[in-house]
Amino acid sequence: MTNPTSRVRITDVAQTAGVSLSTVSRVMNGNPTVDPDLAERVRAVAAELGYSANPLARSLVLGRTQTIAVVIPDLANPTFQAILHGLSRAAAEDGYHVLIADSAEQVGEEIDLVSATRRRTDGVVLCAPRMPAEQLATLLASVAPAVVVNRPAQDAAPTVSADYGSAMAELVEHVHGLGHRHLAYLSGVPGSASGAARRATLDAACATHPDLQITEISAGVGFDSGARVADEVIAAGATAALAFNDLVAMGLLSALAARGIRVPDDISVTGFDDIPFAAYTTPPLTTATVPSAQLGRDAWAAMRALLEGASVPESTLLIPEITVRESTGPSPKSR
Amino acid sequence: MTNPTSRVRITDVAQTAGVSLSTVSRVMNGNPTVDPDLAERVRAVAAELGYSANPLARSLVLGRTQTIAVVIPDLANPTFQAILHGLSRAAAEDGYHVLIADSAEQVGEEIDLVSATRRRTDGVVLCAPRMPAEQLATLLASVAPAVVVNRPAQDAAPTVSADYGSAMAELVEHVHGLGHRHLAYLSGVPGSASGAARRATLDAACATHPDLQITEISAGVGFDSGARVADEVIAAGATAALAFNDLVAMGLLSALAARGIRVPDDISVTGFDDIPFAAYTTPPLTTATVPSAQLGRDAWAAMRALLEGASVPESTLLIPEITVRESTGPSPKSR
DNA sequence: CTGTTAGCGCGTTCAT
DNA sequence: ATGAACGCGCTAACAG
Repeated sequence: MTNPTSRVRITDVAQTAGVSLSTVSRVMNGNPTVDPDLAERVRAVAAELGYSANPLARSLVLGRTQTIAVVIPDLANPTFQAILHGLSRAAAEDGYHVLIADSAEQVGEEIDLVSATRRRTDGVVLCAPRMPAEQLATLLASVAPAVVVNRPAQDAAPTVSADYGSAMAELVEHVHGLGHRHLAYLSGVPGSASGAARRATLDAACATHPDLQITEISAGVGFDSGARVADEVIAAGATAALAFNDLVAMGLLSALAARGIRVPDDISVTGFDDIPFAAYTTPPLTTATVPSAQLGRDAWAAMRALLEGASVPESTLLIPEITVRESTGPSPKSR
Repeated sequence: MTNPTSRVRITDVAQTAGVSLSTVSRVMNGNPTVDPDLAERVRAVAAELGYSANPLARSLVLGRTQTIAVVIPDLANPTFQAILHGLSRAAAEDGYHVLIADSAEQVGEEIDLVSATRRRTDGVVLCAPRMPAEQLATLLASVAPAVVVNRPAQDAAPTVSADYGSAMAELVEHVHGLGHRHLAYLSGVPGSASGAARRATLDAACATHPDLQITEISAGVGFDSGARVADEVIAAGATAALAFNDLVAMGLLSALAARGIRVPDDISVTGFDDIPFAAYTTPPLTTATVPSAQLGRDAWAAMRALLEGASVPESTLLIPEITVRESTGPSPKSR
């Protein structure tokens, strides 16, 4: 019946109401320069016919779609899921729709993807941790308005980030305070912005604590990579392992358990992000609590300001706190 | 420079190429009735100017947007995340975009949400486990083409589902085979389609196995609900608990551990869905492996058939297999 | 084979 | 306060 393909148009309303289509348009858009009685009649007809303006035609003439694009590298990653979740709900509350684009970690095709989605939307929120900085800068200029999540954008766009460096520093202080002097750092994928922040923090920590030794082990960002490097971690002789994120930590935890190595008695393990499952590992994971959903909401707030506001919003930086659970304990060597 | 708001239009290309705009249109759309040399010249100009057709204008005239809407109840739920993930990538491979709408479990507003998103897209994939069946039927008629996930739709739309009933039956057989005779079923939210399937299976199992007793405990769909009913599960005296999904099982596992109750020695626990974390709980969770990403891919395949194909696609039913891990073991009473 | 014309459905001047 | 006419950018039917 009310098939969306054969929907009632503004002219139908105009005809059955006996007015011109511009009057209907005015009424539907709340233009006050319409006789109240007439307006009421038009509204009645519109309601009866179940009319509402075609968003596509509206978008074309108004130049805005009430939709934004969100580009993320991997929809299977809990952190990006949380960002998307927070963003999506916040945007919906303001009457905006969300077009989602999963770049599938294809850094090379990210630019085209962003440009393509941008053309069907009013702006784009970009999570592209591994895109080279120069490419990012030129891309941002061409797709403005844009908001960048979790990486610097040197004024090319407002930024919404969590401070991965400071949280990493707290994690290091935490295990250092527990007597650990030899740490293993399970790095993520090369080239990521938050990875660089962690790395810088680690270097700074070594400078601050001359007694600290850090062995970097190249891992990845998923369960498997954490499990895969377990033997390397053991061989390194570190008493604490700092994983790139919670997934890597969980993989490591699992592999250590399989080898009969006790956590935290034999080795301490930390994660990063505090995904919902981090509290349910064995032992529960000590990690940095990154407020990802809030990051999403903030990203929307910035985008909204760009879209509807006059001024460019401030970039925001959320400071994650660390959540100490049971995967970290005193160093076995200090006892 | 190449700002998306001041983009090059088809008329620009036509002018600088010295041809009419319809020729440009033909070339861009691969219409073969154009002189090859002319076509080449137009392509060159288009490339030089960085032209590509405005998708909005195209959508308006063609009546299709190359975009579909996906409506899900909760973007924070791993199962829906997996469906969205599979669907999104599959659609992208076919050049389609995905508009995502999180209904935030607001069953009442689902209808308007679906209708609204449908108008900006070519079709909608609907995950609405709790919408009343009559509402669903009329809604589907009004928003066709539509594909429904994980619930029957009585020919109002093609359906893509996992067989929650058969998987639940296997789970019951599994624990029954382990000697369990008194089970606790932690039901999810009332009114869900897959919940009804589980419930029906349980009734059937009781008929098949007269020695089987099942206590239904009203829980929910998240961690907290599993933890919340732990005492109820214990008080019921069941030797095995079948949780509505993995999240509920994980919450239960956690609460049982806190009470010093051993799994599976004192009580066996099963989940449902086999989310990525189910393999990392303590003990690893016995569960029904629902291929959610595949469900998403199938949903796209059905939608694509609806959009581009001539015939209405068959509804599909995936049969989940159960994955036995370590959260289930022999009944303590049978030893 | 190419150009001219007419819409797609709507918002918005510009007259009245 | 209202209606007629124009244009958003593009595709398609119609001439030539």
